[in-house]
Amino acid sequence: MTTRVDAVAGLCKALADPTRLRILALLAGGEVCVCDIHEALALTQPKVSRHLAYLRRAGLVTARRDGLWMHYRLAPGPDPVLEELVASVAHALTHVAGVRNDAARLERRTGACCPPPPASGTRRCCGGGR
Amino acid sequence: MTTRVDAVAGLCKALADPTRLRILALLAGGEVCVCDIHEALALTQPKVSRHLAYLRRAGLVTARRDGLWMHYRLAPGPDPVLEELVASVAHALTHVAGVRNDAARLERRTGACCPPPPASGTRRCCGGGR
DNA sequence: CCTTTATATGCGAAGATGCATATATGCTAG
DNA sequence: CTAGCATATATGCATCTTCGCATATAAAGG
Repeated sequence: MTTRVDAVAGLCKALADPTRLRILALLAGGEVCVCDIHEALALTQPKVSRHLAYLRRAGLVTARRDGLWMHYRLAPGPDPVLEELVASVAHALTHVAGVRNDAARLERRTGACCPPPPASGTRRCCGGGR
Repeated sequence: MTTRVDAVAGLCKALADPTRLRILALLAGGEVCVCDIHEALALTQPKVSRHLAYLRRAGLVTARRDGLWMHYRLAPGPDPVLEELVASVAHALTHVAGVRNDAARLERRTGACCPPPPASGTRRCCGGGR
């Protein structure tokens, strides 16, 4: 209940960038390493790294080092309200064509280890919707 | 399905400001005129006007002129995905103490014409939560 | 120790945006 | 017609963000 308006605004700010949203959508499927993000999104490595650093500072993701690779995953929300919000955004992104392509490219690389099957089209997710 | 990542990012950007979030939360209760927003949020009028203009440009709200007063309300989403997202944010804001105070001040001014009764505290909204 | 691969960061420039002023427009009243 | 108020818009300043390039750190292996 100590959620503050500024916190919500700050979260939105962190989400207010296409690159970060695409990264977030990828991470919603589970832990992913930087190189895979870099490849799946077809972005330069420094760009990806930079946005990951931003998300880390914002407390949205956490990093885990595994030898050469750095794996990122969504951080457990410090605040249920904010966590719920992130989940909503992540869900909304599953409806975005570009993001699905990203996910598909990731699966092709990692061998579809983490994300659930696509189930072409007929996702009955957001209830009645509209 | 033509939702684009940029559109989502743009929406987040529009929401990435405490003032706009507070306005949004107020408008979630129904149509409100500028002067009431200005009073309820205890903000200078130009500031409110500017942010309303921002929200209008972003397509989040629509304006209706009624003599002297300008009434703003949430715009029907051009995109169900984005609309759902806005609803999620608006809902999250109901958990924020400061926003509740804003709403209370608005009710005191308008005589609680639009928003539903407060039902002190025990809103069973987001399921289990936490 | 040196090389390779992966990741992170400094730096400078360009662009966008927020805020707070000040100015213009439209309406109402006397 | 003029005065006064409320709303909306334009300007200036400061800040922030992003991006590309190059470079620095970290780890693994020969």
